[in-house]
Amino acid sequence: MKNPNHLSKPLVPVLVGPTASGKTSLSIRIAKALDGEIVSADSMQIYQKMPIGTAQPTAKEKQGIAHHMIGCIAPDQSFSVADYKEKALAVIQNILDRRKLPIVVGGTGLYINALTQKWGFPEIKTDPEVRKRLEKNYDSHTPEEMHARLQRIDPQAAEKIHPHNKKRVLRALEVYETTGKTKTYWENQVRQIDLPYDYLLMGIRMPRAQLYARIDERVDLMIQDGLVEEVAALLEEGYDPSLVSMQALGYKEIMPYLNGTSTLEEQVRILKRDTRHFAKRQLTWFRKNPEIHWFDVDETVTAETVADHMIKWIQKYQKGEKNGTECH
RNA sequence: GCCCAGAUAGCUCAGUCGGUAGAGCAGGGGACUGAAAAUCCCCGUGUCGGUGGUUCAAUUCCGCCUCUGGGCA
Repeated sequence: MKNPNHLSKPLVPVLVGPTASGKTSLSIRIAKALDGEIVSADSMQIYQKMPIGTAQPTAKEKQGIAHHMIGCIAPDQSFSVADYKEKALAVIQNILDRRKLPIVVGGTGLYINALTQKWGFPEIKTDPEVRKRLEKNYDSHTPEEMHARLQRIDPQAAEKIHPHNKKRVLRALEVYETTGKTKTYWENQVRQIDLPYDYLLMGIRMPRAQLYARIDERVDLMIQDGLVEEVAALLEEGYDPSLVSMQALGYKEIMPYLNGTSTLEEQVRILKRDTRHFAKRQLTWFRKNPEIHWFDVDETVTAETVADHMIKWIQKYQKGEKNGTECH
């Protein structure tokens, strides 16, 4: 055997797919069948007070299945992939210790990677002072000048980052300013952290037109369910529109309506469009991951059928594991 | 029925003083390690409504036809 330890690791199913592809209901079916608990991998469902816009599963939808990493951070609290990995790893371990099956479900590609790659996140505290200073600095220079500066410091990172990508350029500079080492250095440094589990990546795939129709439908439902009121309540509570949580789909789009600078109809149109664009970006992200096993869904296939396929697939690997079959 | 204005990319429209055309939006592809539902990059051939005529050459000028707006009856 290439890797004897590998055989003793528990198997964690990971379900991915674009927004509105039906991950939630599928995951709950799977959890019920396999005595599982859900670990969300979603950068926006993590926030509190935003259940409608981020499409958090309702108590009724959950059907008694335990869900984690949902609604646990205040909208004005800072949160990052590093925080996510740390917390999610602890949650997964806890579920395993209780002899239950953790099922990771989500659409945030970066978070999925954090849980399936050997990425480590060294102690690099985000210094708000440094970030503020760099941001000021950025605005008084051209993007090209700032990129040239990064080029001098960390040529490898500069090569990967487009000069106009302000966030990326600033982050790379920030890493150097706060630690004295480059971003590239850190990434090479912490690549070898082993995961305490094996994972099985499953993706939901459906015809683009169908996905887009589902997105439109879902946005209309969110409005019906009170998205506008949810956004208004957050603003009334004093949450600043510039907060990361407020950049979520549904919030930044509804605000112009609440300000009176646009109509609801127009903002709903924009929200649908932005959500389609987002789904496309998610697809790009997942498509390049060769480890994902895709399950095709269309109008003729029921959720029950797909869930059954996935459950069988997981069981096959659980058995296979005992026989030493290779999986991730 | 008459008059006027349109008819060009999926949509809204620009344009060619006659040499077969381009923006926005929509859409598509891609990047991604501490803000990731964010941020950023790339991609525009379509009987220029139909048909006759003028011309070396018509989507562009002229005639007729069809359709769509608006006006007058």
